[in-house]
Amino acid sequence: MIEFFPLDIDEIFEDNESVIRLFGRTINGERICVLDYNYEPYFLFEGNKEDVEELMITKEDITYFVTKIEEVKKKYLGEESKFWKVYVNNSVAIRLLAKELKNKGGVYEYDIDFCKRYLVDKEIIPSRLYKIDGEIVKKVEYNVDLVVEVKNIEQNSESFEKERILAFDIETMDEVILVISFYGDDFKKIITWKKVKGEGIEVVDGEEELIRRFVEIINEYKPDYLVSYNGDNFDFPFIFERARKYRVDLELNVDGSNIRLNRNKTRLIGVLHLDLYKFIRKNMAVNLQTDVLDLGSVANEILGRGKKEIKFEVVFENLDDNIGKLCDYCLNDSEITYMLCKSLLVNLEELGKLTGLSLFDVCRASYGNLVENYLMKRSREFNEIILSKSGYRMKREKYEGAFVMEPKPGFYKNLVVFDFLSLYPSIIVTHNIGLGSFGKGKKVPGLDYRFDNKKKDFIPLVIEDLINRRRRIKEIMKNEKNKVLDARSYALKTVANAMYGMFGFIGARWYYRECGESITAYARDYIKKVIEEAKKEFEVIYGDTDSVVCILGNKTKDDAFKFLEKMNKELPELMELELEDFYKRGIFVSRKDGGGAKKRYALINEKDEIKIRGFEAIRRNSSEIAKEVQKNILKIILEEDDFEKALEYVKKIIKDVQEHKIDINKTVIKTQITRGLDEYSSVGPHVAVAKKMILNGVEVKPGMVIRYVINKGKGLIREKARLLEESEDYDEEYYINNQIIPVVEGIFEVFGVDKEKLLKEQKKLGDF
DNA sequence: GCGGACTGCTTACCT
DNA sequence: ACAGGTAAGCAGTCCGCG
Repeated sequence: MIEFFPLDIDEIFEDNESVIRLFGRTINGERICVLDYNYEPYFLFEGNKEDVEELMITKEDITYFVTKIEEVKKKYLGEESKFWKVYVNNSVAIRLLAKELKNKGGVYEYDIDFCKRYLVDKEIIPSRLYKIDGEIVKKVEYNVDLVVEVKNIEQNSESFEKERILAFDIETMDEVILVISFYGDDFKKIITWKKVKGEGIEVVDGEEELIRRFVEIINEYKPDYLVSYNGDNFDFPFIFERARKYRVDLELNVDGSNIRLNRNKTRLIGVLHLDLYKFIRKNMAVNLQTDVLDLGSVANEILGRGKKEIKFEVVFENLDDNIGKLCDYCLNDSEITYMLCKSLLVNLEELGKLTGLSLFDVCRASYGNLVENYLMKRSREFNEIILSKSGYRMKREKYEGAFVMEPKPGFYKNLVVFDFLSLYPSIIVTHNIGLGSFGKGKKVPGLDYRFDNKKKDFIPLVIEDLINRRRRIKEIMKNEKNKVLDARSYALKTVANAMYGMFGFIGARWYYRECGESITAYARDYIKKVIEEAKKEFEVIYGDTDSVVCILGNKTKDDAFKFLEKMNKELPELMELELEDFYKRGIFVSRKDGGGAKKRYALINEKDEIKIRGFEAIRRNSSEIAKEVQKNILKIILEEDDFEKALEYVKKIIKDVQEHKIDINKTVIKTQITRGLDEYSSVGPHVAVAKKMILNGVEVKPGMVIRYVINKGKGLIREKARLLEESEDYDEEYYINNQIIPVVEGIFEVFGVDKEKLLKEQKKLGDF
């Protein structure tokens, strides 16, 4: 008997049969590969047995056929009935044979990745401990300590903790790799082929040798996790390209084979390549302050420490003298990546344990992947059929979303904000919104849909479980903070919150527009009711989706708590309104075209913390100078309640802009390119600049942020837009009239300083 | 051919 | 490729004027 932690899984074919391989580490720290020859591929069929029995296809000399048929009872959307479990000779046969049966009855569970299928059926969660019985076999080509042919696999509960981590980074110039560095547990390494003296720097003969060493070091170190920052799209494709030039084999797979380059992910068999940039971008970014996701900014925010910066132009100009600096820089990047991994690992692990995905997949999983995998995993215990993906062929239908109350513009004092705790998940559970309960039962407010609340449906039950688990964790954490529990709570929240979006996402297995539509209908109903009730006590200023902003007026804080208590008594058990905070002051502004502006306000609480929403001050595509001015006037107004001081401040800044005293860096406007440049039907300034960059031989890809300055000149704005590096001076009129005035006028308007008054001020200053 | 009013595209935000 | 709701800047277009 062996105890081991499976970390990675794949499938190989031996004699045309599917074999599952699990890679991981034993409890004693040995690297292990577990082979399972006994797992049989299958799909489900509802129809005549005769239609299945003789099923067979031959394609390119390979025959695909049925090996066995069993009758099973399964639930389809909560209704139990009989299905044929059709076993086939290998995993490729699943789709091929299922397709043949499509017009003869119902086919199910034919589009599930074979490895995922295995993990679900065997109830294996990567990184947990398992006991196995089996025979040790020899596989010389495998870079592992032992290979076992498994007979029986059984769950234990412990989690993998002694992971071996190795982070790496490369530095390149003119399409050549100069330096590679590694940082691991008590391990540091810098390799370069440039002549350099320095402690711990290994100098090799050339780039080819550098790549060979890269492979050797990883294979010697035997990491469980090989960590990069954007390795999928930069480091690995680069290394791959250079290795091809020298015909160097990248034998990094644990089974001795070469790694294959995939278009957008690099997978090493048996070693988990964790691309932290992917994880940050797809998962963590929404919770970060920074909107730039480069290693430095992210490390700064998450680790509280920045990274070393160097001037590449200077280094590259005189490489021989500066190669030492580049080596240092490279190692520092690996170190930061390693530290980042240490810090994020608990989140990756908790998401992995919850959803059953390997950390390789967790790193790259969208919210949709996470929630869907979680449902696939849970479907087994409910004996529910895993629905198939079909949505991509359907047309997406939009439906009505949240309610947003138009605010009354003004400057207010003594505010209180209430909001619902996990509104959408709690609605799903309370009103049993699922695919199996749809049809008859209680009517959805404002819609002609009904959901039966008698028998709890699969998805509501699963979410209820998520909510309850999270509540218990929060309860425990009231007494003591705990990193693991915190990450678990994050994972539970992330999956629960993504469930609503999944109902409306056409590509999801459990896509069901009516469910999404009903959730938002209930949400509108609830928030409107709270607003109505609140109006009886306070003046309600604003509301968005699940929150309500009120003026306390002549009421006390105690009254606010009493109102909260009263509401929670009336609300269904799982639904809960919370008192988010009290605010000393707050400002709500008008829209440019009249009426109150939704999703744009600023509040200050009693700890003097300012909360700005929607304003240019927090938008990327405004210039720093405009953002700074807006932030500062909001600060003066909210903290000191002194709009005249704010006005004086703006006048001073406008004067500075007029006199070109502003640092040109603060006039940069950053706008993202979101598609191929010829796909734009409207050419804005950022697109015009990007087009010029292409002409200069710079590669522009979707996702890239263009940084430009508006220069003096004639014509359209895009004709005056230039890259920062190509700008000598800014157009003061543009920055005053199009950047500064627009972001402050709405705020001053609240204090009765109208646009004309502001423009007059500006003219006077212009004359000056 | 020109300028103002309006429309639609685009980005980046809010919940 | 989880959802819908929203503000605002700029380009593009339409229309009247003469």
